Amino acid sequence: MNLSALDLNLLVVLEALLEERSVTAAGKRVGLSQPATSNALGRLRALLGDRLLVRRGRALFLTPRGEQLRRDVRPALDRLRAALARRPAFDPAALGDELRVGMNDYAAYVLLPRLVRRLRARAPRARLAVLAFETRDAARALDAGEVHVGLAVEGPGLAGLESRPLLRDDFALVCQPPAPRTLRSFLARPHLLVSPHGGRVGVVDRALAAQQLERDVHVTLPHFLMAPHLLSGTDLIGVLAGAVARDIAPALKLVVARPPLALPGFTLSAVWHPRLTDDPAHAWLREQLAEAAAEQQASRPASAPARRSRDA
DNA sequence: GCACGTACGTCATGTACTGG
DNA sequence: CCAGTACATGACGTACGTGC
Repeated sequence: MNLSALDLNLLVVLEALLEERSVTAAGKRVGLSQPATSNALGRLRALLGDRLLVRRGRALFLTPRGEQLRRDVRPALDRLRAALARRPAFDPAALGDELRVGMNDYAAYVLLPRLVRRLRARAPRARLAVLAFETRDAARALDAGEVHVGLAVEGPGLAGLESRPLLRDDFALVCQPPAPRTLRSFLARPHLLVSPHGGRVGVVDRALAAQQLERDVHVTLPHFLMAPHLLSGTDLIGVLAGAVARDIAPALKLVVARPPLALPGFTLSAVWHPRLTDDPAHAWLREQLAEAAAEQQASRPASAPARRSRDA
């Protein structure tokens, strides 16, 4: 039969009717008045094409179909009740799923080592899959379930998704010494821009445009971690995410300085599909990300450049 | 956002039956 | 025969989905 024609509540009434063999008693049991129960019985009779309960004198008797349903409906409803009631306590140690986390190389650099350590220690059976992820494609990847949680900087493309801020970072100027100290000398140099899609407009270009200025971008690339290596041994200047600049540049004999113009910092957030918000495993994974990010923020060197330049 | 139809509830009452 | 009990039915109200 077509289940869409059936109101599940009707089955609950049916169960009570078949066990109580009384419309009044069945109604009391399921919280309906006698007429409502009688009406439900009428609908069941029409739906199943059988009278189910037949009155003789004062008592109601089950028809053969009623007897058969009495045997079958109760166990079926009990299974349904158990399925709906089941909400086992979440135990990360027992988590054997694959956790798919999307991120770019910057997010991987600042968060992944700590995240992996936490997962190995707390959920040793879980498998982690790190996937390429970008804000522009976030909604599609999350809708499709390709990625369970993504790391992204706030921006268009995240509408309708849930998010939780993880960490803040700033921008630092990186180049071969000496670093330009004025905006004029900054603009005189050729620039490198990290741009996921090859566009030539980034945070620096927007800040310059506000002052009717522009810079000369000679190289764009999509990888944050590769950028310092390209600056090494060239006259190029890069304005890079602070965490990457401060960690990698010194080993390459590059200088890290405050950019000579005011730049807003940025927030890296965890983003996910709202259908996963209440999932215990997903909530736990988000918590691990948040705690890994908190550790990262706490470990930031005190000598980090200020978020705003001296010119601001 | 509103009008309309449908489903389903309650209340009041009808009907069938039993037992004193 | 009549009071009591139990199910069925009609009138009406409300919630909700649907189409404009």
